[in-house]
Amino acid sequence: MTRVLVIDDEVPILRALKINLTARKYDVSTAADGASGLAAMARERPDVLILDLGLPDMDGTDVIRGVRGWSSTPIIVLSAWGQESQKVAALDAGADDYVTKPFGMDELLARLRAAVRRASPAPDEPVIATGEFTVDLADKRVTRAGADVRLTPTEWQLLEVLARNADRLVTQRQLLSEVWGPGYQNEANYLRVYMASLRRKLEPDPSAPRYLLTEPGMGYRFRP
Amino acid sequence: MTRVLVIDDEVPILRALKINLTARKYDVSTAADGASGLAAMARERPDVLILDLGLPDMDGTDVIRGVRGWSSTPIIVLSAWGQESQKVAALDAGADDYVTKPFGMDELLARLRAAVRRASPAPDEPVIATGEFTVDLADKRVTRAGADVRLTPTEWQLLEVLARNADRLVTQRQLLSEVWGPGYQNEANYLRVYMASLRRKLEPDPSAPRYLLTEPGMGYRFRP
DNA sequence: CCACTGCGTTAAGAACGCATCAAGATCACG
DNA sequence: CGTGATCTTGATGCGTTCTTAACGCAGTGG
Repeated sequence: MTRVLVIDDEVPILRALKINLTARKYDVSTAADGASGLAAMARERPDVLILDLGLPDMDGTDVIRGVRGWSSTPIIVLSAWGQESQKVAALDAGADDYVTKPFGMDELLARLRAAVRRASPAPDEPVIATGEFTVDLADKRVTRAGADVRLTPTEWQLLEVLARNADRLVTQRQLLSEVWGPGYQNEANYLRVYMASLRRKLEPDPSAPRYLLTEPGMGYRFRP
Repeated sequence: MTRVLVIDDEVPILRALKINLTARKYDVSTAADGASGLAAMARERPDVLILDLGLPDMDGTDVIRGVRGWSSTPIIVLSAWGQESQKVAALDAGADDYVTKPFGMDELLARLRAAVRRASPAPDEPVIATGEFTVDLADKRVTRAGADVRLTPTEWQLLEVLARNADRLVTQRQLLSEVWGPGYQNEANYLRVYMASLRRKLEPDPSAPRYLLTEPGMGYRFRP
């Protein structure tokens, strides 16, 4: 399901968007100001961002630049009628499109479809390499000794979270919540089962892991 | 120098665009109706097309479709104020952007820059070849053993998405969303039916696919 | 020295995903 | 308006993956 993040401080617009987009099978989350919007972008990695330029705490173009610094997620800007220069600045800051308020829902939906369609050739994501194997986030592919390693979906999700946080300690709660969902934070068993499976497929000596490390009592760490 | 083709039947607009764009170092050519516009597209292969929807001889969306049939050149549409449904139709037909008349030249220039920038990441439309068949993205044609393979529209769309992401895992969500639309992301059945059909037409041994691979639980991958 | 806790390992049934087939609905075309 | 192609939808069988529970082991603290 396509995930959309809406950053807007006007409650009626937020509600209207949420209702209409949800009805069209989009997965909608919201933020009411620029700061929490940027945080939500990093946390949720939506497929599209809909951004109102008139935010209380930040200039809209700064939000765009904040996002463009690390992500090429399509951005559709909402702006009040007549603010020509603002729109131009937004587009030049890296926005993909804009819609003038008041806008028709059909138009927004069409632009949304167009933005998602254009973005589909996925942006570049890094390849993380260890002495034993490599993890290609974009291709969703793991290679070891020249050959692809077959991972099950759950195995891959787990490895992906660890790889995206390479060298950082990832807590059990975070892993469980990101791979299985927020309701599974006590099922530490799952982690053991799947870490064992990953080690069996990736570590030279699964019983003495060199790359997928356990931090007792805390969580796990991926050391490339 | 960026080449722009303007298709518009209103002389004042045509003149204004020509002057302004030329001053900005664009290489501008013009056409006054849909038919000669399509001819000019094929002949001159501009980098961007600016298209007025209100042409005397053809419906604007038909012009767009005529172009999209063989080219992914960015299209910016000009339309009169208030013609919501027309804009939506234009965007869905494959237009990249639109500007409402009367428009400010600054705005048009910003959208022009944005369109060119988006397109610049090499819209390479190569011919992708495997040991068994070749896929020509530009001609929308698949050849196997020297002969054209007849694909239905849906089959082609599916193959095209996979081919554009060659070697990359494409998730079911992405495939469903790009081929059938954002509302179909749970209809994984469609994928199975059409992948089976593609394999029947393209794979030497459809039950042991070599090029159209299944990644269980995740999606599909096209390996040229 | 012994219970307790957290981690790794294994195994088995349940649940799920995929391929395939077939038939009804719908569309495009003459 | 009829016909053939294409798309949608449901059902079936099979293999894989997930979930769950049990057990062993090491470290820790009583």
